Amino acid sequence: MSAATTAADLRIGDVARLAGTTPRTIRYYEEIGLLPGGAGRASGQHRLYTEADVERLGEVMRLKDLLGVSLDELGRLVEAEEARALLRREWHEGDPAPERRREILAEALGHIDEQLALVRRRREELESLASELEARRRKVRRRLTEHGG
Amino acid sequence: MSAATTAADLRIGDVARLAGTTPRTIRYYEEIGLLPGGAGRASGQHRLYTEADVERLGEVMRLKDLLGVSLDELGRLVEAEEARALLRREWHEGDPAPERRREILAEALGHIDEQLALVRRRREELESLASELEARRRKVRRRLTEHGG
DNA sequence: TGCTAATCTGACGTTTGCGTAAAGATTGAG
DNA sequence: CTCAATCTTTACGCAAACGTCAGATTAGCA
Repeated sequence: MSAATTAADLRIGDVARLAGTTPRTIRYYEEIGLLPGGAGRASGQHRLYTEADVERLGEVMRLKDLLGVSLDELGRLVEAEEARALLRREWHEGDPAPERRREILAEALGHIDEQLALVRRRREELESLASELEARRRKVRRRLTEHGG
Repeated sequence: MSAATTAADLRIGDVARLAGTTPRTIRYYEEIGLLPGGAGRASGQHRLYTEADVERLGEVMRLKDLLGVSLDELGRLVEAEEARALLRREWHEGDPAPERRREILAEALGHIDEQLALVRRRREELESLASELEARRRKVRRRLTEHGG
């Protein structure tokens, strides 16, 4: 195991650049509990991240942008990620009881469904807005070609 | 002309209720130039609106919500409405020159295209997000039924 | 070991988008 | 004309989401 894709070899500046944001934002998200604060870390130590953290941050930013929710609401929405991370950890350190697995998976499923509902509603609203705009566009174009020719 | 759909018979409270917002918001939008400030009106006089104003406010709020843009950007985006209102006014008070009509219509078309581009991009981003979430949902469900089943 | 760049914590500053309160004016009904 | 409801302007308040600055600390490297 040398080419580690899960190695903790990124620092906050790297993560910020990769995700297209700033260190301050990452610390802020950690502060409000939106991102996990690198469990074992003495005060003053540098924060260390993995590429999985970069992806997670990306997802968070994507959801924030596309759904337009507050960071507070977003916190509850992305608990699905927590569940997945939790699952992987427990899986890694000895096998979890089957009931436990079911529990975690079911929770993740619930959160995913919540996200899906929001995403689908937004998509539909955007679709109807798009068709209304297209109709208006046609009307204007007709008036342009008919009259102004 | 009695059943007027274009009569200026609404006050700020009515507009707010109809559009699902507050008087304060309407005044604020007017203050920052996002909504036109009822042209001829002495300081202290009550603001008067038409149903067209209600619809315009609705559009503004819709775009703000669905596109997630700042009120500043939104201001530039909805100049199309200005153009349409301008056109109707000039049309109403004597006929505008054909060149003038073309000019106004062309401007409106440009703004509509701008809005459409933004709306379509967002819709596509939401579509891909939706399919990613659906894929993840299927994966989780499979693991639930296979193992814990 | 010493240097330099990056990071840490803490705290205050900024912008956006309104909410809210005060004091007086306007409207429309009766 | 009176009165209640609504509106007017002015101004301060506030939460969210970071930006920014300072001073100390840490990490990596020669």
